[in-house]
Amino acid sequence: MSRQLSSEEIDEKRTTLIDHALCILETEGLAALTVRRLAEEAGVSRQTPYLYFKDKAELVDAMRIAGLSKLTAASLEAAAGAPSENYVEQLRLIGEAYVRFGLDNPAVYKLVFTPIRPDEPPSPEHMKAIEANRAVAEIPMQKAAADGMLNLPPDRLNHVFWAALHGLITLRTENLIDNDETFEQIRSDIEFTLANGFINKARD
Amino acid sequence: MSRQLSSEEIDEKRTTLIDHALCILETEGLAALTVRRLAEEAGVSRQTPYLYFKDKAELVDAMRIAGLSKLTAASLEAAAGAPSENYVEQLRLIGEAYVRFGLDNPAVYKLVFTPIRPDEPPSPEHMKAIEANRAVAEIPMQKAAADGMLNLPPDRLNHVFWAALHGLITLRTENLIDNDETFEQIRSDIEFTLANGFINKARD
DNA sequence: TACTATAATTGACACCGTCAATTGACATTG
DNA sequence: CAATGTCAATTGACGGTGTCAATTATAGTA
Repeated sequence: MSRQLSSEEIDEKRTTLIDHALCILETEGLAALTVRRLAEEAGVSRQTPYLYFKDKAELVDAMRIAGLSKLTAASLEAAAGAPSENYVEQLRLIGEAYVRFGLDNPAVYKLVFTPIRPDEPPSPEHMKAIEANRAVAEIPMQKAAADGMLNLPPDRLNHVFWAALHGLITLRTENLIDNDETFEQIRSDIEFTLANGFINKARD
Repeated sequence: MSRQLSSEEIDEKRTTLIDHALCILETEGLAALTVRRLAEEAGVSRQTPYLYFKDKAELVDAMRIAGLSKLTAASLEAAAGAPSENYVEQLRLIGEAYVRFGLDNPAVYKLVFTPIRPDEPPSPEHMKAIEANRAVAEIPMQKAAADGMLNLPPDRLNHVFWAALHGLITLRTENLIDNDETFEQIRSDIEFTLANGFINKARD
């Protein structure tokens, strides 16, 4: 290990570090995610992570993108559970997978949707990863729109869908919605709202 | 100042510290909110805040409760802008004030709805302050329900309302919704959803 | 005026992110 | 094969953080 590392090797070391970091984050919380702790977990020395990430901020941003790609993969897999003609069921499955991911990985979910500073925009890669995630639901939405089933343009409905589910997950994982029962109630109420308010033919 | 301070004096010093802390938080961000920085801002010495809060965590929790009471006050004031018979307009005004507060005080808004650790529940006072805030909208909701205007129990509709607006504000202040135009669109779409999906007579 | 209770400050420590200097292991070259 | 050079990796050092413990300052009382 003295000559220059190949970019594959670098990528591999980066993803190893990212995975360890995500693990620490989810099991011990954000406060425990320190560069020194990560180094220890990965069995390297204090400063080694700085060879692969210029900052802690850059590390965390890479974690966001990795987390998002996991979320997107989960949604895609869920969508594959229904034929593409049945876009209503696909949407339901996507929403279900989205919520499940948020509840199962609360710390990662939170990180993924919390850029560094509120006033400055997220990194371009981060934004791109978010749009890729939203695109998963947009495809069946567009099919629904093409069939004349929506009262709104598909991207707008998708945004409403997203905002409602995001708010729901956030409030639940922060324990601001007290118990699982009311959570499930709100969840089904949101589904009901979208179906009744927007998807015309679903009312028949 | 040598004999024991009265509880009024203690309260006053506490609120002074809290106000300075909220100011630092909103103008310079969470990272700048350090105990030493707060002490400097308040013109006292390093350790003085610890005379009035056992922890930084306790200080921050007090900030949450103070922030929530400002939010609740803003919503109440907004609701007073319409007669109590006109609960539909009251709800609109409350939602508007809620969103405005979130956009105008993003850091405080975020803090207020972000308890310490996701797995453990928020402090009882914090939870009580949140319920007090939600109660503002529940009163007109209950009137609407009493008039048979709702398709759902008022508290359930209120939770959906809350989740949707919370998600919207969160995504916007994190700059995950790109511009003000799409933000306003989603906002009005949410209003539209609730009106069309749940409030029967609003469709006439 | 001397004493005492307590508000307020200062000293010290472990931990943090990170810059800079050092060490160590390999590939090349004479 | 030994010397050299290049980079990966480690260790040293610094300022900043939260916070415990010891100290100082101040005001009411005897």
